[in-house]
Amino acid sequence: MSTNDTAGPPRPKRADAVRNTEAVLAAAKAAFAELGVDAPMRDIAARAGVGVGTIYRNYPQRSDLIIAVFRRELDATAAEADRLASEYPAPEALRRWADALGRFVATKRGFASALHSGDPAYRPLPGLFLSMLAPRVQAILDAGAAEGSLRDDIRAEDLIHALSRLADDQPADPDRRTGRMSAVLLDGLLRSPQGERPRPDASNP
Amino acid sequence: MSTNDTAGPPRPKRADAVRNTEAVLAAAKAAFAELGVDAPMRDIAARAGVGVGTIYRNYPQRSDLIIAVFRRELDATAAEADRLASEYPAPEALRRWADALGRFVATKRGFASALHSGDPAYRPLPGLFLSMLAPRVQAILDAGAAEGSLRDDIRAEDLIHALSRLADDQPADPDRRTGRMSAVLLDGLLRSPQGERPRPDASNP
DNA sequence: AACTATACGGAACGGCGTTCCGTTTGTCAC
DNA sequence: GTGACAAACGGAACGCCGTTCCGTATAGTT
Repeated sequence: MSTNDTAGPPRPKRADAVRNTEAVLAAAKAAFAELGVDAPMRDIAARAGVGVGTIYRNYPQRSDLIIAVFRRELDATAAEADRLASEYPAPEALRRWADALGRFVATKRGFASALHSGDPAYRPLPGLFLSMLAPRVQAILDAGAAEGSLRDDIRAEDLIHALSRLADDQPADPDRRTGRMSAVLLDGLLRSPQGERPRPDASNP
Repeated sequence: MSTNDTAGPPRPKRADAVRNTEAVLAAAKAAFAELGVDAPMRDIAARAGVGVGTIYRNYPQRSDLIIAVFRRELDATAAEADRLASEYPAPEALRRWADALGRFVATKRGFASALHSGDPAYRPLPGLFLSMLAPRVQAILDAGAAEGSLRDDIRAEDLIHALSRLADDQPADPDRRTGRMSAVLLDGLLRSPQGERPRPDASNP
């Protein structure tokens, strides 16, 4: 190895640029954890010992920075879906995965709000989020539908949307109440063993 | 009637002040409908033909303005809970009320986001929202629990929180998908007629 | 050592919420 | 009608923010 071990034509990146990119990433991670994903750019820049211009050069969109910070954990959450799907029957796999998603969202203050905000600064987020998670979750849903343990009229995208909304709760959440509501939602997805969901009454004027 | 037909000591309000208060309310209603509850103050002021200072004098907190605009409809939604509770068995009453809440939230762009944002500008909102709705919904839940048709371990506050989160969806929502997820959540609240919720499997390593 | 593409920092711009105060105006006493 | 005063007004001003832009500094090369 001498000059360039990945691509051919373009110049290798400057050493200071690489250092700064890493510093920004670390600073953003800290700022996001402390202040949420809408932490002020100037704050992140100061933590990284860098001007704001430097952040924007490496991460032209705010969402690029968010994605860079969380990609690793997002990948893990996605992989978890596959792992659970192979180890548990669909309903239990889904329950456990919902827990994992809940933990992810709950520790990323403001992430879910950004996800659902519609704010143009966060536009690419929902698409990426769903594209990483939905296929794996859909597989669980399909398996459950095939064996009759889960209803078959709910799409993974909508379920993930709903779960991430329910999980995005304010600070400490002492009683794990958000987890409870996610569990209730998942109960609503179950089919009883007889193959029909319970509907004790059906008044309909 | 001559000087003052409501209270004794203080001066009656000036006529222009009354006019302006009404104009601001109407302008805010229009702006909220068009731009969401975070519509710029200057925009609202301009619509009302008024300076921003005038808005802040009548509504010192942004949340005061929001409450003033939506109070009537919020009252109606709360009253609807009582009406439905007296007309339908608990599960159906709950379903119908969730629909009503969904319609309320869906037509108030940004209202639910504000409700759950944690932003200090909206701090009083959640308390008021819950204090108006929770008691009536709790009555339905209690009735359902008493007759065994609903599970008894979910509090109205948490349910309302969850429903308002699920209902807050982006623009047109062509397929009524948010309504679907709310329905799934409510299904999860049901107890089957035998008095036990279905739990087809219970793997637990 | 000189050169140049690359990257840097932070001033500058526009938009926002909110505050503040000099000015206007409704109301009442006369 | 006229004057005076409290009430209310409007919008400039302040501080915070995201984002852009460009003169300056420098890593890497020759």
